[in-house]
Amino acid sequence: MARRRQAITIKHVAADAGVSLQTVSRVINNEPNVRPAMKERVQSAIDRLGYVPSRAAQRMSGSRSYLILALNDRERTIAEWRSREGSDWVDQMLLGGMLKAAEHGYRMMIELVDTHSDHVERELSATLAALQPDGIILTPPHSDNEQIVVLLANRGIPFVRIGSDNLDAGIAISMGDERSAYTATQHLIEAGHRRIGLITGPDEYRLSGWRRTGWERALTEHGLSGEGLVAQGDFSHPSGFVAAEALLDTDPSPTAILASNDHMALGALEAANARGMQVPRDLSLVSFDNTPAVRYSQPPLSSVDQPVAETSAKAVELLIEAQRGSATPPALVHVDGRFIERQSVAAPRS
Amino acid sequence: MARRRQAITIKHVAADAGVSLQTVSRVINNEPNVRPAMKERVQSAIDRLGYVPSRAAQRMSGSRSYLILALNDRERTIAEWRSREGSDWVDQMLLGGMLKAAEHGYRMMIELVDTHSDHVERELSATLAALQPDGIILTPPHSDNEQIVVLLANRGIPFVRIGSDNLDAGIAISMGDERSAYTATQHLIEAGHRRIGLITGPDEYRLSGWRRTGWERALTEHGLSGEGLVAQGDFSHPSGFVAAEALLDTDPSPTAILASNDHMALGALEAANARGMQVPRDLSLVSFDNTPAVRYSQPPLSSVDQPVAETSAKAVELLIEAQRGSATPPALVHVDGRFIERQSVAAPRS
DNA sequence: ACCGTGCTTGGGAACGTTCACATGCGGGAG
DNA sequence: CTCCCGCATGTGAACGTTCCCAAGCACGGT
Repeated sequence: MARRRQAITIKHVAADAGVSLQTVSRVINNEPNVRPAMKERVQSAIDRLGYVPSRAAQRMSGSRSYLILALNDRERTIAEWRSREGSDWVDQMLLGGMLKAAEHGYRMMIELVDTHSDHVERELSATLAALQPDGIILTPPHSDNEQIVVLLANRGIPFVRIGSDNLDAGIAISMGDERSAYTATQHLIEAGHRRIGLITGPDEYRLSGWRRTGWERALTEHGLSGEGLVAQGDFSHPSGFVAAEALLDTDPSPTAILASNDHMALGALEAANARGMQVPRDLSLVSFDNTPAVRYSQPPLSSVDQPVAETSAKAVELLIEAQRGSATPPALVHVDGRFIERQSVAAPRS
Repeated sequence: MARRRQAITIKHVAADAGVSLQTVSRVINNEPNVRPAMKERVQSAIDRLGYVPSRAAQRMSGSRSYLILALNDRERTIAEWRSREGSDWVDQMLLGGMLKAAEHGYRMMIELVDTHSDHVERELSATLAALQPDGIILTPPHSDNEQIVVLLANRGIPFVRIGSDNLDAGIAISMGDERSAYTATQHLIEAGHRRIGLITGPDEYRLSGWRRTGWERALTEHGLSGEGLVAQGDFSHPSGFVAAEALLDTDPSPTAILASNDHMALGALEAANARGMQVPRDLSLVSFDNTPAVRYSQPPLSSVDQPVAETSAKAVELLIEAQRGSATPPALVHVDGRFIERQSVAAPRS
């Protein structure tokens, strides 16, 4: 049954077109200095035979691998998957990245990496050696992991740091977290809130810091204080529940809460409901990510939509561009979140 | 800056350990007939140098690629991503598959394929030629696409058909759709419903048929009829809205609806709310997939949880096993959904 | 003592592609 | 008319690994 027929190689094409291997190679790679007539002859042979170059062989002989690797945090990704809360971030990364990569004949693959582990370097080195990707996309919290960044820089592998503003090496794409948090907080202030709590994420995520800074700036500019109104979670639903309880136990308690992501906001919503409070009547709630679930919660939550798919597509594009030129100068690209207003904000009860 | 240092190859290891390339290769691949002392010597050289074999080179020399490809329907996957409704199915596939693959040194990658297109064959052939995966996972509706199946069988590439019961070729994993639909429908009947509508999926998905059959069987066994109570959607939220409107416009209208997936169920929920009906008071609702969003909808929906991650892990495992033996005998594996009861079912109003 | 057998190790070719270099050809400058 | 240069094409080596086969060795049976 398994007829395992021989694959079509560049040799067959060369023979069919009556030219040398090298010429076929030139046509495949769209190199200059091939006469149009010749190019057409070879191309028609390629089409006729249905030839497609083997990525493995191309990579072997010193060319590209046409592979872009997206490094995601293992622990968090698995936790999100396992919790069945949905991994909108990963979805959108894949969507944007895969489609853009495909446009250029590249492919994108997710790789899970332990940030915490002290052998990140060994783990990543092994992956690089095995797969030899043409480019790497770093997602938080990897984007600012010094070990990873230094390793990639030393190896000369182009990489993009999503959610970073660091210009030391590689290309950084900042997602405007500080500004978005400012906007969201301002929205709450404009609704009349004076005591606005914050459920922040883990410190290792720089975006936690930025979002906090944005929240603080908005408060300060309006002469308000956030002292004692910060609780920390780990981006998970349960941690949001616990953090919200802590905030609601303060006296006087906040009339609004900004959560650093939707999972925690939904946990906070649950905590509020558990003590008989209604959102937004008794508590206003705003968060980040614009996850599918917050459209269906009761009430639907206002949330900051991060253009993850677009960012990921941009990252892939930059990496592919980096293949052409020799050096990849550090650069910073800005992208902005968008506040989506739903029904989780109301004026505080007087 | 980009010091692009030479990678460590098998040659360096061989030199370091003072043995031939072949011996190192044997150790890497854990082949028999290597003396323990020798094996240890080589292994320590490998560890010392941090050597990891290049997948590209391995693949080149006729060995494995250590790559498993999961074929997803392009149109539907993109539609789901774009709609921002979440792609729980893809998430769970990746989770189960990637982790299991990683256990064995394999990697899993998603590839989007157009089922409808008349050049599926060419498209898939190109992918196979470029990537030379060791195994393929077919997801609906590809699982029963004759063109794809025949192509893979001819090429002798092991493949698993998720959501299929076809024994012609490859390994099929059936997810017990008929039985799950039967259970869900029975649940509605036991709650007192007599007129139970069905929002079915596209015909090209065999699971649409199975779910419908299960629904019919439950009705028939209880002396009920589903005539005129079927509306078809395309698995999207809006299509569920439209289908529900059609069902609710019948007279007498159904008091309960079984939707073939959660997205459509949420659309139906919206349609019910739009005409002032409350779920479950005025309409009971049950669906498939147990997506994150249905936990947060008002009310939370009862839904059939499909063990997608486990199935995907199983598929990867079977494919890796298939590498060992020469022939892959067709086989059928069964997996079962689990009905998760929430608050979307009540007795019909009399 | 002789021979075959099975285990362990090594040597060279092969995989499919690109790289570096060589060759042939035509055309413009001197 | 000659020389040199650039374009178009070809040739052989190289990439890193495994496959195929041979060689060496120890062991047991005759």
